[in-house]
Amino acid sequence: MIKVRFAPSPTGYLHIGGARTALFNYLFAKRQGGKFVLRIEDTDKERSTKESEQEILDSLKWLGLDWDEGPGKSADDSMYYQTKRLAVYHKHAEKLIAEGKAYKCFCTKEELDAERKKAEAEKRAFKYDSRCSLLTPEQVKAKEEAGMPYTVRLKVPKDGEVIVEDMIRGDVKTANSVLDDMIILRADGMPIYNFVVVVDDADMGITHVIRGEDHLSNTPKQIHMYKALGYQVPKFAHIPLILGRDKSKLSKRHGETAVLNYRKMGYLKEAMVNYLAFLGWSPESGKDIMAMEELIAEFDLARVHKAGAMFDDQKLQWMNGMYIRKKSTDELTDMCVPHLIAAGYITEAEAVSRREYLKKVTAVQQEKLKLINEIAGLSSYFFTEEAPLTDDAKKVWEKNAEERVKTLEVLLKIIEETGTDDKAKVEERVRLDMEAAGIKSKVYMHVIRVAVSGCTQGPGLFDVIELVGKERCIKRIKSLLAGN
RNA sequence: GUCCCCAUGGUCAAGAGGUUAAGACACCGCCCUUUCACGGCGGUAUCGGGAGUUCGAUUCUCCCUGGGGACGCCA
Repeated sequence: MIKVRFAPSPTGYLHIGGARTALFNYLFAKRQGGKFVLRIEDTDKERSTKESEQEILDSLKWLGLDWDEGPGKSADDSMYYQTKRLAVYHKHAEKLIAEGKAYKCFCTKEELDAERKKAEAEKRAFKYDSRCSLLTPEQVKAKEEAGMPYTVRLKVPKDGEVIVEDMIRGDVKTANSVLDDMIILRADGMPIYNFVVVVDDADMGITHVIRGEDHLSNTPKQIHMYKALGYQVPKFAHIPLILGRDKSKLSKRHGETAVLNYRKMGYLKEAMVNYLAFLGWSPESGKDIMAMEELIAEFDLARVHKAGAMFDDQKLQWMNGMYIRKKSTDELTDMCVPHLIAAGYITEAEAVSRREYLKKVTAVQQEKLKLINEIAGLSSYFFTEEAPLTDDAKKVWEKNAEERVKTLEVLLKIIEETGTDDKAKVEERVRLDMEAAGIKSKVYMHVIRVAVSGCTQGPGLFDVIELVGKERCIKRIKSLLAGN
């Protein structure tokens, strides 16, 4: 049984890169009929928070990346929180010490920091010299009895090499001589990532470790860990990093990286998933718009790229527009309403009482939207009494100085007589009467649009007239005529 | 600095020794159209450099260059 996991540390929100890693794990698991596990790596007690954890869970749920095992999936969650498994790690550490595969190190943080600094100044790589592994049992005992704090380090071979067999990168060889004896237990007894990740992955029966390329250089150490513990080494797949505009690892300084904020900005989860899947992977079919089900059906680690991929929100926006167009009017209205409320155009109560009207507005704007939150800006004149002319609209108004008064007079008469509810009828009369008045369509269409909406662009003109309504149309036309 | 990874248009990318080097986004035209958007058609633009291997390299090897990542008692 294939089993993969996503193992975030709850020290912040779920960012784009993490979401993409989770997605690849999810797609691989589903494609292979395996299981997707969520594990919370909270051994950094300084920075871990419950709020971060909740945000990560919410983010994954929003994207539809539900886990088969993990928090909330069984009566006993303790397996999926590392701080709840401390006893397990200690037992493993003790066993390693007893077997002579690990040892207690009494070097202090200060000593090591000083050495690291010195090495840096001398422009050479710092590597712990394993001196505490040379301590005799008596010396260790004496130091312990003296109450000296210690960390526990894993003994790593000094010669030979480790090979990471990576499903994406092939065999990656590392000389053991560049590795040092890594700390597995801190002085306060808390275990270190490189240790717990191995213990947990082994205990959970993780078969494939799919993670960002930034972990590739940790992998040789982890392989030594697996071997020391007597575990089978899983398969690894290191996926390329997501890059910012300057080609460095995507981070806050490149802009918004919190997944949940993309929802706030008006992105659809379908677009997010689709776009993220295409960062570092492409389907053999060559399709570009793919729903989750299709992604699962086609996902293949062998087709994952090696090079990092730049995050480009232009394409994401295009995709978002495509998915917005696929939404039903009801669903889209649900998504637009909060933005209209936030803009102050409607109240919570009106969101319900004026539902039909809101659906009509949404329907006529559907094909224009790239982001949900654009709904307010594009629809302002449907919710305000006045519709002052934009700069572009003023130009149109001025450009048609000859015909504008006549146009509006004809329009006013039509609306006063037929109202605005029957848009087909309004359109028919506008065409007939304008022609009779000798005004060309290029002219009256633009003038009318500017008059009733204040804008030069928007939905179909007769849709706009219908939704603005008789009363406001007349008011806006008269006000323009008066100002002229 | 040391180790590791990577290298096709502006971006995402297809490509597996012989191709007119796909496609998508973006951009520019044209068409459709009352505007915008959608859609359609067309266009601009890519194999980092140098050695090999080969009849033939974008594709294989090496070097260089460039970019990135990792070097914590963070994860």
